[in-house]
Amino acid sequence: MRLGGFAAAAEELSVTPGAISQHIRTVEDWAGTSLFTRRAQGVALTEAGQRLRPALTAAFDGMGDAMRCLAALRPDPPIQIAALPSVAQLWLTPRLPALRAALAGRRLSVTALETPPNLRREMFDASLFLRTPAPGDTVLAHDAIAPVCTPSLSATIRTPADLAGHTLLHDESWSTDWADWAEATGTPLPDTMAGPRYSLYAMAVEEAKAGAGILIGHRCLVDAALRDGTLVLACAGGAHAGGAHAGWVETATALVLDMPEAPAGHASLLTQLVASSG
Amino acid sequence: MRLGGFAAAAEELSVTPGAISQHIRTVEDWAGTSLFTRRAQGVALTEAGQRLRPALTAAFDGMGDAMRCLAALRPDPPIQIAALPSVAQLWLTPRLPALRAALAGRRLSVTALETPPNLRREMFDASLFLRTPAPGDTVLAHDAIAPVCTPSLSATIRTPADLAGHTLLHDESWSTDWADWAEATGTPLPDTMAGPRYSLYAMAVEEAKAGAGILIGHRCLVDAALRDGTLVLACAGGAHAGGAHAGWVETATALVLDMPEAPAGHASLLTQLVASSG
DNA sequence: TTTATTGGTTTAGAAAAACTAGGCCTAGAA
DNA sequence: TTCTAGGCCTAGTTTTTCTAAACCAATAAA
Repeated sequence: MRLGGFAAAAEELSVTPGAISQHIRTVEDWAGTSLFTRRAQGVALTEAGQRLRPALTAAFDGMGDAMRCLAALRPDPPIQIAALPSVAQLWLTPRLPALRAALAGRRLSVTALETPPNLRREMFDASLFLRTPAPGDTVLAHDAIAPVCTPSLSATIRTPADLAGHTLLHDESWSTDWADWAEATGTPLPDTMAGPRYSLYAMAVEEAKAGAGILIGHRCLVDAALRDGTLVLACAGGAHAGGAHAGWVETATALVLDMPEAPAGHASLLTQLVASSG
Repeated sequence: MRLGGFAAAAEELSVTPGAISQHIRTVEDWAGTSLFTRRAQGVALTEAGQRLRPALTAAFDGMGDAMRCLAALRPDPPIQIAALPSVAQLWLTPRLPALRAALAGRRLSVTALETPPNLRREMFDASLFLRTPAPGDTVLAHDAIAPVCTPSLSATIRTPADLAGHTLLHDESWSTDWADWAEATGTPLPDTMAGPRYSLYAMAVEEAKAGAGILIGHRCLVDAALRDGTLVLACAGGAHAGGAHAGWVETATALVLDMPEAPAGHASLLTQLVASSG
């Protein structure tokens, strides 16, 4: 009901669509009504399904709360953080010592996840993801993109157009970044899709540091590398020079911190994360 | 947690105590805390268990509500009534035609249960049980007991003391009835435990109608038999004569109607039951 | 004291439930 | 047309759950 399809539900629960199908059928048989109308490319809720949804959501959320409550009972419960793999490695890792110190010996566990977990259902105390923020969300950093590379490679680039001759590094999940940046800055980039692709952004960053090419940098993720000088803006002195942030193109996404509202929320964690994000 | 012991929980769920024990152990292992302290004659909640209880109760109640909501979605949902076997047979049966008529074709299902179900968890629309009423309960009839038998047998009884010479019929679950009545009326009854015992009160009533002996009658259950004359008060003309209700001894229990508060409650059913109980 | 009785635990094995594989079907997209 | 996404179905396997039966401790009864 929540995910809008059996395939998506199967994915979330790590089972096959067939398993979901069988369960739904069992429930429908028990109820004596169909809850979903099967259409060729997906399912839709029947009227009965729509009526059932609130009660079912409440019940499952209640179970999630109870489980969280139960998990909180263990002696010295670890603080569990879910984060996008790239965020975990590039943003969180450098801030971990400070966070760990502030948490006074509490065990910390970081889980890398491709998609944000449902905090009402999964046992996380916080999640850190790059997404378009909604009103009320805790935004730790707004996202912006710009080409970055080693200082020596940067020296060979005078104007943004010079980028065209270099190897462009890509991340699989942000495949439109180069095109987005090129369009926003009006840079003529003939083949924005050429160059090696990496499924882990942190790997692409390592390659850029090794001088393998120009990476489209996400500000909050290459932050540390820029500060220690291993990476610099590729066209810092070019057409877009002017300020410290020349060349950065703001995106609609941001690094957002989510925390469950229910039992055992570690409100202090939020404070510490925000503090250490400066 | 609710029932105060694994054996009771096993009974309610129709499984063996071992199954309960294993589940609790699994949960405790997952949580890393013990929820119950095992004592020789039962279990007690640990502090952790007491803290968990509200969340868990809310979660299971929520699931119950969702299931009730789901059951209510079926086309023409049957009205399900739970009742003590004796109440079902002796009180409800004679009122069923009237009730059925009032319910305008809705299917009706009656389930006999030894113990009242948890209406928040089980799929019943109403339950009818003999128990001590709590404030706010819907009492359909107050209970009272008195010896009853066939008219011909009654003719041989002048004083309550005459009962001593007759066969006394007993119900297994109300084994103290005779002693209670004897004590309340000051009747000398040497051996209140002698005589045949029946596990179904309705069976004892049939035996009494057949003239097999004197039964301790519960007013709301032998009502129908008294009205059609197949049974009469055993010592109507004796020491306790005086009014229509001579010989009846009030008990602490009453016929109580319970209905779930949650979704799909058939408020009309209550009205009909109360109306037909007159 | 000895002997039930109550209530929980443990184990291996049996029973039941859930899941997967893989073929099938339909409707919309390329 | 052919391809793809999303569900359905069936048989068979895997996983989970439950039972049976022996065991143990503490209280109650003889």
